[in-house]
Amino acid sequence: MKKYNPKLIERKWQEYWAKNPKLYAADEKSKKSKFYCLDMFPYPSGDGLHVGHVEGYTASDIYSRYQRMIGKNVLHPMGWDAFGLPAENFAIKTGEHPDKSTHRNIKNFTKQINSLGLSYDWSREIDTSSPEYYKWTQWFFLFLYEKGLAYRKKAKVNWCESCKTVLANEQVEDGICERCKNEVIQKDLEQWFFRITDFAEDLIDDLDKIDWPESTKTAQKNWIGKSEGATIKFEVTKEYSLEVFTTRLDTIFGCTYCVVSPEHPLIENLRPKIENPKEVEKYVKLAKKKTDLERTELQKEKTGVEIKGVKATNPFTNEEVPIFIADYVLSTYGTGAVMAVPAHDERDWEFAKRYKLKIKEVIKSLDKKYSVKNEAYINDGVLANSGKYSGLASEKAREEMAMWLEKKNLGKRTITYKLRDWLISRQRYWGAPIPMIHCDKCGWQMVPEKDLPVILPKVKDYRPKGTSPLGTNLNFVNTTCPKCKGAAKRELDTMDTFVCSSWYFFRFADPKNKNEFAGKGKIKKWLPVDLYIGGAEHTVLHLLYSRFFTKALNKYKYINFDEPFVKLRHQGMIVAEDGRKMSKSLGNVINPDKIAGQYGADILRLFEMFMGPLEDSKSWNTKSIVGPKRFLERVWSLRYKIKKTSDKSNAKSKILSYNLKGLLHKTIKKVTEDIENLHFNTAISSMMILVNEMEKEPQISNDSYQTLALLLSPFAPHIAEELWAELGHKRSIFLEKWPKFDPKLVVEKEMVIVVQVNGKVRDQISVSVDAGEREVKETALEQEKIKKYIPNIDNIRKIIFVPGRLINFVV
RNA sequence: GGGCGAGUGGCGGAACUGGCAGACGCGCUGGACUCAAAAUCCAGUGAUGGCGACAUCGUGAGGGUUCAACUCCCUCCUCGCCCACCA
Repeated sequence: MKKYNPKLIERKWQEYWAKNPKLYAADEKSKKSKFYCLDMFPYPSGDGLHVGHVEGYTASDIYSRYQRMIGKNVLHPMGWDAFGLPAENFAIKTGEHPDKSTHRNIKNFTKQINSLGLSYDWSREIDTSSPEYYKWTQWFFLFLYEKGLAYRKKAKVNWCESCKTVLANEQVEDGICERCKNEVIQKDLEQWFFRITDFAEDLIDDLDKIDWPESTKTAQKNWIGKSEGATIKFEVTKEYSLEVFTTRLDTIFGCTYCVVSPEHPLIENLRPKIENPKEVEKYVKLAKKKTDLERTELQKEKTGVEIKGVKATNPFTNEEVPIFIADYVLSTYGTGAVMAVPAHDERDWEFAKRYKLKIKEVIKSLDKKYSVKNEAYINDGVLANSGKYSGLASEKAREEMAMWLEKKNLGKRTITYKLRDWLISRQRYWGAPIPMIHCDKCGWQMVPEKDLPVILPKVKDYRPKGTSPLGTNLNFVNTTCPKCKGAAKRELDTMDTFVCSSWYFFRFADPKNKNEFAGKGKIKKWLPVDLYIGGAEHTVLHLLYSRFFTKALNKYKYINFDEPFVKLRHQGMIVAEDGRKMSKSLGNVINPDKIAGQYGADILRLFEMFMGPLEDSKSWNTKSIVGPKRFLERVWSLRYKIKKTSDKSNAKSKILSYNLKGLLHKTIKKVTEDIENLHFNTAISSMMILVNEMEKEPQISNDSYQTLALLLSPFAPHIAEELWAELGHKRSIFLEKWPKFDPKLVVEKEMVIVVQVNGKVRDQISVSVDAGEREVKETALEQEKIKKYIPNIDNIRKIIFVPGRLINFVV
C-alpha cells in the first residue's frame, strides 16, 4: 500500500499541467458556450500571496474546473496589477528600479499560484506595467479625452511639505504623511479628471440588472449619493445672487442665515462690499491649510465668520438674512452654499447655538416632549409659520414650493450626487504616463495614437521633488507639438493605477492585440465576465470605475453591453487565530506557502473551502487542518477497497449496497448544486459523508470510486489526477465529463416521518415514500410511545400532515 | 451618526420554502493496537436530572404570530465591515 504523499504527486501533476497548457486554455475556435470566470488580479507585492488570495482563487478555480467539466469553454485568466506606490517607495528606499522589484515579485506570485494547482490560462497573462499593455491604458485616456470625458482643472491634492510631494489618499493616515509622519496640507494643482459623474444616473439604475451582493450595490448607491432637491437663488445685490441647494425646500421659511464654503466665489465677487475682509481672509486661509480630514472631523465644533456688509434675501419671505462663511459647508457638493435652517438641521442647529443665531420652527413635531431648544427636528411633518404653505405636509409643500420657484424663475428642481469626477493624475513615477503634450501656442494636445505608447522613461532619481520624477528626464520632457511641430513639453504626471485596472478584463479576451485594446469579435466572444470573485475592499472604487469604462465604451459603440460583471461575489475576510486582522505589525500573518509546503496544496485548498461559507468572514485555526488531511488520506486508501474483477458479469450494483448507491447519487446532486451556488463548505462535507460510508463497506466498485474522484477533482486537483491515473486512465481527469445523478436513485424508498404531539417530537416512524396521510396517521397512532401521549383517540382536535416530513397531533 | 451583515455546543460551522436544532470537521473522553508514544481504528460527546428507558431546558435578551419558529413580526443588546458635516 502506497502512502499518500502530497509533495510528490503535486509536483508531478503541476509539471504535467505546465506541459499541457491546452487543458486550461480558453478555446478561440470552439463552438461550446463560453464561461468567463475572473479573479481580481493582484498587486504583486513583496509579501507574496496571503490566505485571502488563496481563498478567492481556489473558489474561482473550483468553479472554472467544474464549468469545463460540464462542457463550457472557459476563460480563466490571470495577470498583474503591476503599477503602484509600494514599488516606487521601495525604489526610493533602495534605489532599485521598480520594474526590477515588480518583476521579481511577479515571478514569486507565479510560482506560488502554480504551487496551488490553479488552472489559469497563462497564455493570456497580462502585466499592466508593460508598454504593450499601458499603450492601451493611454489609448483609453485619449478616447475619453476625445469624447470630452477627460479634462483638466485645478484641484486640491494632499501635499507633504517635508517630502515635497503629492500623496495619494491611501498615503495619508489621519492627516499625517505615512512616510515621514509630518502634517499633510492641501494644495491647489492642475489635475486631470475623468467625467464619471456624467454616468451617475446609469451607474445607479443599472445596478438592478446585475447579480451582485446587495450590500455592494447599496454601497455603490450610497457612494454615488443621489439626492433630489432644489436650487434657490437668494438675491445679495442686484447683480449677484447666491445659489443654494437643499433637499428640504419645505423648511425654507425657517431659514435664518446662509452659509458659504471658504472656497465660494461670492467672497471674490463681493469683496468691495465686505466690511470685515481681514477676518474673512484669515478664516479662508486657515480653512485652506486644513486637510479634508480635519475639516470633516466629527466631534469638532463648527466654526465660521459672518461676512459683514452683505445680506441674502429669502425669495419666499423677502427677509434679509446674514451670510456666514464656514468650513462645515463643502465647496464640492451642491452649490457650495446652503440656506441654514437651524430648527430642522442638526448641523445648522449646532452652528446657530454656538453663534447665538435665530432658530425659527416651521415644521411641527408630533412628539409632545420635543423642544427645539434641545435639538433640531429633522423629520418631515406639517408646515407652520410658512405663509400660504402652512398646514401642508412636507412632501406636498416641497412640490408646490418648487413649482412656485420655477414659475418665478428663482430656482429649480435639482438632482445632485455625492459622486465627484475621478481625479486620475498622480505626480508619481511608477504608472502609465498621461499621453498629453502641452504647447505654449496650441495648448494641450493629444499624443497621436500612432505614437503610443508614451514609454515610461528610466530616471535616476525617484526621490520626490515636488513634481513628478519624470521631470528629471529632459529627453522625455521636451518634445514637439503634434499640431504646430514647435517645441512643447510632455505631461509629467502618470495615471492612477485604478485606470489600469478599470479595463483589464477586456484585454484578457485578446491580450496580444497590437491594433486595438481588444478585437471586437473577441470581446463579443468572451465578454462580459460571467463570474467575478474578489475582495470586498473594492466595493466602490475599482468596481465603479470598471462600470464607468464599460458604459463609456458602450455609449460610443465599441461594445454592445453596458455592465462588465454579470455576477459578482466577495470572499470573506480571514482573520487570524486571535480574532484580529492579520497584519505584519501584529505578527499573526499566516503564510500560505508554508502551509502548502507542509500539508500540500490540495489540503490547503480543501481546508480554506471547508472553513465556512465563501462570503462570511472566518477565523484561521491551523489545528483544524488535520480534518481535510485525514479526509484525503482516507480517499487515498479507499482505493485499496476497489473490487478487482475481471469477470464483467459481476455487476457493480451487486458490490455496492443499495443504500450506498443512493448515497452516491445524492452526493453527486449535492456537490453539483453546492458548486453552482458556491457553497463549497457543504459540498466538502457531503463528500466526507460519502467517504465515511464507503469505508464501512468491505468492497466498493470501481465506478463509484471513479465518481468520487471526479467529484473531488475541482477541489483537490492533484490527488484526483493521481487517482485517475492509478485507475488506469491515460488522459487527464479534467477532460472527463462531470458525473450525472440518477433522479430515481436520489429518492428514498422508505422515509422517516416525525410524529409530534402538540408540536413536540415523540416518535419517528418509517413508511414507504408513497404513503398518504391516512396510512401515516394509522401507523403513528399504533406506536406505543404515541399511545402514551394520546390514550384516547377521540381527544385529537387537529392533525397536521406534512408529506414526507411529519405528522402532528393536537390534543 | 448612517448603511450593510452577523450572533447556534469547548471551537469552525450545518439546517430546504416555518417542519426531528447541532450534519460535517476540530477538540475532548473512554477503548483497541503498541514495550511505549505517535499515527490509525472503534465508541461516546449541547445542558440538567436519572442506573436506565426517558424527561425537562436549549439557537444573543425580552415579547408576539403559529399545531410547529434558528427561520416570520416588534422592542432591545453585542460584535464585525464599509461610509461618514453630502445640506
